[in-house]
Amino acid sequence: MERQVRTRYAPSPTGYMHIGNLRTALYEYLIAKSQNGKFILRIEDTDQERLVEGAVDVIYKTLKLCGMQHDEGPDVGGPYAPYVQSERKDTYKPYAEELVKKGHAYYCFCTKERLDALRSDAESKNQTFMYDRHCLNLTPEEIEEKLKNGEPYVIRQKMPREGTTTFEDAVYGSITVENSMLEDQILLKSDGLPTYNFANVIDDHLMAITHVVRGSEYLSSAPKYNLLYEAFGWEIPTYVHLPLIVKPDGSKLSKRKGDASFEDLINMGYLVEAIINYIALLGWSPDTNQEIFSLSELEKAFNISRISKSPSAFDMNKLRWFNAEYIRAMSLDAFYEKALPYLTEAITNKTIDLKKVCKLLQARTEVLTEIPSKVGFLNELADYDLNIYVHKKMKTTLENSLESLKAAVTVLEDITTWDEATLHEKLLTLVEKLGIKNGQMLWPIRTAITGWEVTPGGAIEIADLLGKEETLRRIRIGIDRLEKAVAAGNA
RNA sequence: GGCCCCAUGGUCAAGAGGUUAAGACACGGCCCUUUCAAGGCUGUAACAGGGGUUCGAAUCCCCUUGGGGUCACCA
Repeated sequence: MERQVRTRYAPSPTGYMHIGNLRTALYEYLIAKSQNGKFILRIEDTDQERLVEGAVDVIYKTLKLCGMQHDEGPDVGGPYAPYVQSERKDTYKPYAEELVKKGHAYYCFCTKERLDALRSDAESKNQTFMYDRHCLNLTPEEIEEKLKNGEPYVIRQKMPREGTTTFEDAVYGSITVENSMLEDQILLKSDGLPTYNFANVIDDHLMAITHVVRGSEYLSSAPKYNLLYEAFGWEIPTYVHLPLIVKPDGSKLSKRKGDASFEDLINMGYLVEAIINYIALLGWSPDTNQEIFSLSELEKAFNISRISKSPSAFDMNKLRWFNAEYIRAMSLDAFYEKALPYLTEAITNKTIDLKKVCKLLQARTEVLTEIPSKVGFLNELADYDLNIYVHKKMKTTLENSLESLKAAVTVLEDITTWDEATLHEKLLTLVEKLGIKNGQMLWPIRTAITGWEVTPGGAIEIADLLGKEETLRRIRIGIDRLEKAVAAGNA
């Protein structure tokens, strides 16, 4: 029987979920779910100096929001608990000591100062620094002595000096490096906690992780991990290294440079589903031309073999398109619910039917945050440039706009049932009677009642929204202003 | 700089020896139309360069160039 697929998302709690991280989580989730496997959350907090308050909550919240529920983790428990590395601190040291006994690791008492000196020395000579294995030459007695004296120490992995190490990656294939390039990396820090490089191997093994998924920035350290598995005699997991997500200019996404985090995107008005859909396609492609995927569709379609190797640029423009697609695909009620917070903030005119506004807005909204800028005219009629009335394509001028508005008023005044259907019928009948083009009537009306050159919705929808009284009031203002302008123009 | 990885339009990408080199975003045009959108149709645009291998190369190999990653008691 095949081993059950188990992937783990192992973030360090920095309080910031950047897009690359989120995509890694997504792919781990998809790899597991596409094969009926388990998705595990493990918190890698072995760096005590970088702990951030509340950061773990950000991780829980994001996974939940995205619908990527983990099967095991600190909050939900599981057979391999605990799932927080700082709570597992005692499990690592014995493994490190086992490696020392087997001759794959050794104690190192070098001070930070000595290391720094070595490093800057190498730097000044323009050489690459690599630990000089100073402590490898210590005799067992010396080591015993130092340990007894309580001297601080770390445990280093002893790399082979000759030969090469090869490992297989599910997306990058076979990769070989010279062992002489491998540094004797630290496995156990002087504070007794493991480094990521060590903890990660131990935990992945203990937690029976079958697919180790991570960004390609770990590609060059993978041989070291491989050596560790071999030293322990453990089964090597399937490595799945993911291509980086970069900025349009090709550089790496970073918090420091203010690149948008998942949370930022949400605040910018992007929908969770659209973000997930978009990043799923950054580095992976389905074997069909389908572009719109729900999470559960992704779970079915995802396949490791279709992950690409080259880095992909995060394109806001395309995300925007996905977002617009998701917005348009929503039911009116669903859109209303999403839009409501933006609407209530932007529309102070309480007589406006927000549901109707949504109907106009839905196809015209790409991101939620742009809603307020589209509806201001509903609150009040601002002063506007009369030249808006003059529209070549609509064949309107100040004069015929004035005519149309005057004619419209007489018709509108008589309407008792103020709704779109009635407005449509009466106004178009009037157009026919006057023998003019639709635009010559409707453009001036829309202009008069909005004062804007561009609005969501046309004359009829907006008149309906504003109500009879306000519509007539605004039209009369238009008539008044146009009369003065025309008179002045003729004088 | 050493080592590793990558290379198809501006961007995401399909392609795994023989294709008119898909599709999507963006951009342009046309249609629809009471503005703007949405929708429909349509156009511009790519195999980084050079050598091989082969009857035949975007696909395989090598070199060059370009880009990226990594070289911590960080993950």
